[in-house]
Amino acid sequence: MSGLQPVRGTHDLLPEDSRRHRFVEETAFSIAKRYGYGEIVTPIFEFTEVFSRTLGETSDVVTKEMYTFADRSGDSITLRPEGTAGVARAFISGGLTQSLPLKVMYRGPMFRHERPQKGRLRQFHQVGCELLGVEGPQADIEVISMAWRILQGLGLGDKVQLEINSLGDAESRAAYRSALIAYLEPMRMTLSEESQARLDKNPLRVLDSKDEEDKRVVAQAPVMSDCMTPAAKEFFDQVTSGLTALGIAFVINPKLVRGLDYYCHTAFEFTTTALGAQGTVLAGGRYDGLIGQMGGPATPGIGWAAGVERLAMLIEDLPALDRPVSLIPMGDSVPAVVLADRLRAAGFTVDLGFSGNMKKRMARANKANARFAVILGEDELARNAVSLRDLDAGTQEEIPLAEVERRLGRE
RNA sequence: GCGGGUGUAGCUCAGUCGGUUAGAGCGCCAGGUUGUGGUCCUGGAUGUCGUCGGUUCGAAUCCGAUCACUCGCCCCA
Repeated sequence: MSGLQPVRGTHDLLPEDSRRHRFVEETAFSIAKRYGYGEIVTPIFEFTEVFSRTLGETSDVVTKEMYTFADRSGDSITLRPEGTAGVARAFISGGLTQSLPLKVMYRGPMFRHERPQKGRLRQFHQVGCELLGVEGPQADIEVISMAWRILQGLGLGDKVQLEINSLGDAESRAAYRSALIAYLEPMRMTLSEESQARLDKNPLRVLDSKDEEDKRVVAQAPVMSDCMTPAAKEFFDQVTSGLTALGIAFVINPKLVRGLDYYCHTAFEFTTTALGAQGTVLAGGRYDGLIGQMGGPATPGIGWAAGVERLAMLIEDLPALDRPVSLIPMGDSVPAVVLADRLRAAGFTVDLGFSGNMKKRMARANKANARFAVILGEDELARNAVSLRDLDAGTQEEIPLAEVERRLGRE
């Protein structure tokens, strides 16, 4: 409500932050390109039902986290809380069903009305990928290994851990669900309040409760693998042995689950301990039921999404900025403007301040981390020359004006 | 949405029992050097003490509300 403040949970990305975000996104995209993924850009808002139908009317995201409003024509519009639903909608409505397998990457802002915390904002950014139309476990392996390569490319290889689990196929899932309910129901009263609610709404969620008493109860609970069909087991084995063959370390976490019904088989998360409770940095899974559920032709799919803010916070060393050439005009500024233009056209990064005496401009050059300063003094210009100062070495010499590019390029 | 913590200069923070002119370091600006930075020396400027209200002779300090941030829960990237 109040005046000149950003809306709660939103943030400006100043150039320094923006550079970190850019690095995350560009690293992800350039690596994904090698796997054959192209970018898809879907709208930042959709009709509300795109999300309510895919995420389920009862999920937390839908019931309490969506930014939903009526537009001027009265349609219910929602700012996207995640990326998959929009891609799936585009797949169906855009006639992409003819071009399988489809490999796409996306990036951009997502919106959830939650209590902000470090690494959790109301407007946040994700990069993600979706691979549609591949039934076999090779797809799972490719998508996970691509995520791993991207995290390595970001220099986070030893800061994250891969956890993986199988949710089985529909048959396994149904069997497991009833086994779990059969186990938990008699102990209902010993569970925490939250878990009692989960037991009704989403029994699998009881598994990853953080309540100590719940953990004790859950420790003895049946596990998914007991209920998996041979086919589902085989699928998971192929995924894990593929990862092993690629040398990707992982931990099987039988308590790793997904809330929504269309998820099946592989579920995975890359986590870190460096971000407190917001430890999940990249998460994904297989969703063979989604496209069909949305009204499209039954199409298998798998994908993941990564939180750009969370990744950006983990990165220590950004690639260095180009070191500029600083131009320092003494009297008339026009020769410097002309030389700056010439150098920029030739591809150099040029720093040219708008005011200040020489001392100030030298200090500015130093702060900009310039390697060279080109001093355009009246005396030198009269001779058609400039002074070239090497700011690292502290040496300086006079060179012909026409040779500036050549001298700078040579270093 | 629920529970805890914090809010003082651009940044990191100090500020005693409520007491008169609110401090430090870093950064910033100026000078030492009329055309020479990074080191050094000297000087300078910072501020609705988050906001609104209350208690009091007097509030950065105590109380209430509110906003923001932060930690945890729920959930998730």
